[in-house]
Amino acid sequence: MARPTGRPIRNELLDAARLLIQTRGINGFSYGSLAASAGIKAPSIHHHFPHKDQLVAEIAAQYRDEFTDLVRTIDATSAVDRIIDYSRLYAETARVGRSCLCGAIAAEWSSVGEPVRDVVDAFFAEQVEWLRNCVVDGQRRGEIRVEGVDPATFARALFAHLQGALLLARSDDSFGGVTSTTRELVGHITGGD
Amino acid sequence: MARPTGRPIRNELLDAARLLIQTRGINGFSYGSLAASAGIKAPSIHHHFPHKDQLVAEIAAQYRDEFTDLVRTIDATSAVDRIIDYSRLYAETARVGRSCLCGAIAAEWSSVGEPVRDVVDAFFAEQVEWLRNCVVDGQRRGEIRVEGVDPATFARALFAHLQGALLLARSDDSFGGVTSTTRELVGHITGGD
DNA sequence: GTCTATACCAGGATAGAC
DNA sequence: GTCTATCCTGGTATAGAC
Repeated sequence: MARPTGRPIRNELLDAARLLIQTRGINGFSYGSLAASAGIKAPSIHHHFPHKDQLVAEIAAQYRDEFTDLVRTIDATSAVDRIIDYSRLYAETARVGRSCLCGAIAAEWSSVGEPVRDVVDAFFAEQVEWLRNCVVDGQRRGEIRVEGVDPATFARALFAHLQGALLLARSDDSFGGVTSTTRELVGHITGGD
Repeated sequence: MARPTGRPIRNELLDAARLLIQTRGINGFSYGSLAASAGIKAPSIHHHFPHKDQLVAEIAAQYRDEFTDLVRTIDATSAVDRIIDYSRLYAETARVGRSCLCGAIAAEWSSVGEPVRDVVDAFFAEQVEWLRNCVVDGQRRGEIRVEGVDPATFARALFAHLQGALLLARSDDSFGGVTSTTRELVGHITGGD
């Protein structure tokens, strides 16, 4: 593949490697395959990223930052709408045939080192916490029932559901309906007590 | 590792390989690692399973059969109780530090051949269908609301949630609470219309 | 910053002795 | 049915020329 000019090759490599991990998994991508996508020879990659695990750690950190920025753009007033908008981020990921980068890493947990694991752990915790805050806010606003709804547990269930949906979308295209299943789950906790 | 006598080495290999896949992933296990767990040399495995993909296909088929048998033992009268009991199968899997075999394969979809994919596809479809039947039955029995609950969508959401929970359990032990999140989701669709 | 050449190891697979 | 020896391939990594 030809290499577009004007853009640091380092960023090019980070993006190409991320795509490979999100489509083939941690062990399914190699310096060889990355070299092929980036239009460079495999040993040249070592000049930018001496060790594979450093490359993966940097990709994970960048993914976490960029996803956080994406989530920050969600500005609906309604808490329920914010949750639906959040699910759209996953629907879009599934639509373009990618998995969640951190989900992919979690699936091959034993293949990564501590630095990578720490980033993924933090990412998961942040996402669940963001969802929990949505639920709490929805309860405060009267959109979501207070009785019978535990914000922390429901947030974990929602997040697990999104991760699972992305996992299943790999084998079943029809699972792209992440937003519809999210609506199904959230629809049942709305309304007054 | 020493090899217990009296049991066909073939079954021994199938079990050891399944454990390896469920803990290290498809690409994380090799004939070498399997040989080490089974107390045999790597080339000897080829006598029982000439090609790795055949071995994986057989493991997947066996897993599907055994899981189906397990699900068949769920005999609670209440549909909600059956769903909770079903979630316990996943909770137990997480507890012993394993992932769902088919979930692990889905995560490394590009690393397996068509025969394996067909088995995993069938497994997922069967499980979602089983859950859907539970929801429909619950509605018929008056346990689960009819209005606003789409059995197919809710079943897919439930199943995705279970798969996601198992995925997340790999990085976060506290995610073992698969049953509590299942209760949280199912609790909101119960009661009359 | 990228290349060629190369070292080294691991994985899957086969041949043939025992 | 299991072993040793061996082949081939691919993956990570380094050295050193350009």
